[in-house]
Amino acid sequence: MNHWLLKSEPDTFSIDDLAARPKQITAWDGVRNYQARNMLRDSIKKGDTAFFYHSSCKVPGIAGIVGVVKSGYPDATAVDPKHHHYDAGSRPDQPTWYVVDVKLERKFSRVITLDELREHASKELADLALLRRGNRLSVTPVTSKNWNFILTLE
DNA sequence: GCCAACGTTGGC
DNA sequence: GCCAACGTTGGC
Repeated sequence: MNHWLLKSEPDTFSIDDLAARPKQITAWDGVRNYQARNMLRDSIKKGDTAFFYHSSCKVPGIAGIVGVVKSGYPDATAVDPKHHHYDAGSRPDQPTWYVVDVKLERKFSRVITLDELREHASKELADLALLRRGNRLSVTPVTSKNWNFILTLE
């Protein structure tokens, strides 16, 4: 079982939005970056867990944990012309973009802020992709060591 | 709103 | 295949 970190802008889709979904499940759609796509398609598997990260907001940080309940499958929003994530270059028979389904596992009692994570950037969290300079990937892997350490920060 | 960092596009 | 221009991300 592997661990991941998924970014979302809470103004668009927050952990509370996920909590309000039927069965607290959503397709993690709209990812339009090939590196991130590869992880959604090939690496992230049912049973994996991921941090739900709030980005581009007042207090960026990890808001909780989701579980992957369905492995990668084609992103329907990519081939829906009415959808704002529509990609004219993606064909239904040869999907370019993928999603996984995630289910809310737990909302943290408080957000573990980016600032806090940074305090450990040179030690415990030295290999956390999120903290690497210039990282903009919306889907990144998290080692078990990092995962467990971050859980102790809550 | 600024801007650094990075990905993508497209002309050559 | 190079690389400049452009668009996006995301913290501040």
